[in-house]
Amino acid sequence: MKIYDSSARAKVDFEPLEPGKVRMYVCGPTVYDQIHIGNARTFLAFDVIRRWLVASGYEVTFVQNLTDVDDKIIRRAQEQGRTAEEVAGECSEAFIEQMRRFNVIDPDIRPRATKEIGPMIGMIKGLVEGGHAYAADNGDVYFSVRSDARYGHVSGRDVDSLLAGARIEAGELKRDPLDFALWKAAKPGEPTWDSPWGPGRPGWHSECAAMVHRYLGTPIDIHGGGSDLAFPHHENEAAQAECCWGGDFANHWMHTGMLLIEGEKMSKSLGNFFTLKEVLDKHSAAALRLLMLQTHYRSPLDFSFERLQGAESSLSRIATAVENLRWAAGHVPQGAEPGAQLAAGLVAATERASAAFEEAMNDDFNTAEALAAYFALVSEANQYLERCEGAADPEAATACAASILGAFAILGIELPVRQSDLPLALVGVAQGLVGYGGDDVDEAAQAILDARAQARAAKDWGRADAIRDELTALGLLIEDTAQGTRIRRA
RNA sequence: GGCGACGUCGCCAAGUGGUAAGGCAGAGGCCUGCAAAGCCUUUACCCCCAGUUCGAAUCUGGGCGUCGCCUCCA
Repeated sequence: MKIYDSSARAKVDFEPLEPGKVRMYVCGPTVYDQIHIGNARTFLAFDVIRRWLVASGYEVTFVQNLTDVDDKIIRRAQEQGRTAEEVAGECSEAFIEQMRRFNVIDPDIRPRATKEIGPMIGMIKGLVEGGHAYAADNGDVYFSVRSDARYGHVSGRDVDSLLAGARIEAGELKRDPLDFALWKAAKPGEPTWDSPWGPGRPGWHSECAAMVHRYLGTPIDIHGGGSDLAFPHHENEAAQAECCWGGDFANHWMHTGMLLIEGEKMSKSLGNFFTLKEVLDKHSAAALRLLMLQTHYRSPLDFSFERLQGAESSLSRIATAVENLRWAAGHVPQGAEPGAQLAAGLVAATERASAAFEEAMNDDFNTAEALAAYFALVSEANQYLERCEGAADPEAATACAASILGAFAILGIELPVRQSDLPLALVGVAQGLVGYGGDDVDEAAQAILDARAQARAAKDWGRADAIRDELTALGLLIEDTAQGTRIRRA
């Protein structure tokens, strides 16, 4: 398996530090609002990466934090006249709910920054004692970037070139413009915790470093996040961890491309965002996942509702193919002899798709190419159903359908395969339509189909269509296929 | 200004040396009583220029354009 290590700026062979086990950490959201679909894109990418690692036989420990203390939360709370704790708690629950709706698997451990203050203080203390950090007169504690010879290796920057953009904000007491806050002295109205430097709260970069160390131990195999976190967040996390505990912080860094709206980065500060909730209120999680996974995770992804609609169409096509395969497998006409050569072709196509899928996923999680392999299989399956003239090989068709479902399941995409069971209301319709007297749904369906078949045989198209219209009103379709007529959910 | 990425069919997008996957949309046709589902056909000199090479979308140089990071951001 190859992965792209954004710190090494190259695809590398992935070997876990401990054979068979993968420890990964992905920076979670700052909980001050609903997350937007840009955030969701990153979490989706790592969800799929995790699923593939698991499918490949690795034992994965996945940790994702919740940043529940931060300037933005405090500001939002003040705006709404509530406590920061209330805002963070509510947004945390909303985040978890939306991620589950998006079919993202819960992390194994989801630490909250506010519950990890002790370990953070411990780490900062270690840095101060080691000469990598210093307390200012106002109670702030800063990390001394110049004390870290490796600073810059995560994001590929050179310390001197960073100077141009660095500055000291009013009220900060840094010795060097490059330094960053590990601990922020308390200001009025803010949540605070006691520390050796007085009351205050941790800086963002310190939270993740401490949580990674506590729950996974350093170095970890994979540290992930959006590409906008590479600098300064990840750089600063790594600097602290490496100066505090020595060695590497993360063996590999992985960064996702940004989600764009009309060519521009979606972000709350630009105001051009859609929340995950509002998108999932209108579209399926499967469609949004498909849309996103049709672009490689490292590339920028241009989002639009037109594309999302297109993804819905794609899903429907694939789901229909699965339904058709299953239907054909279960409805081979009496005495029909499935063509062995055609069936062998379908089996071979299924194996080809499966192998291509695996190869693409192993090449830095190339979901776009992996999906293409299965779109190709759908096309071959449809051709098979066309050519087998009603006599499908049940085994080959079933295996093909299972392979398609399985591949999409690995990507966390639940295909909208319509249920084959028919609604009870069919009995009532049969009573009204053909005077059916029993109470069995399948019998009722058969009675309706028989009546329609009679009407069609008599070329009474009006009656045949009236019967179909009755079922359409129930959300059912009558379709005439090579294997016969069927009723299914629309 | 510094660093990085990208520019492939109407839209999206894979493909990093051997004459261009796939999805969506459009057009025509087939099947069908009509539908539905599906099948077939159909549109790419891979931003421009120059170079390396037997051969480049893929490598090198230049140009034009777009985006990201450098400040909170997934």
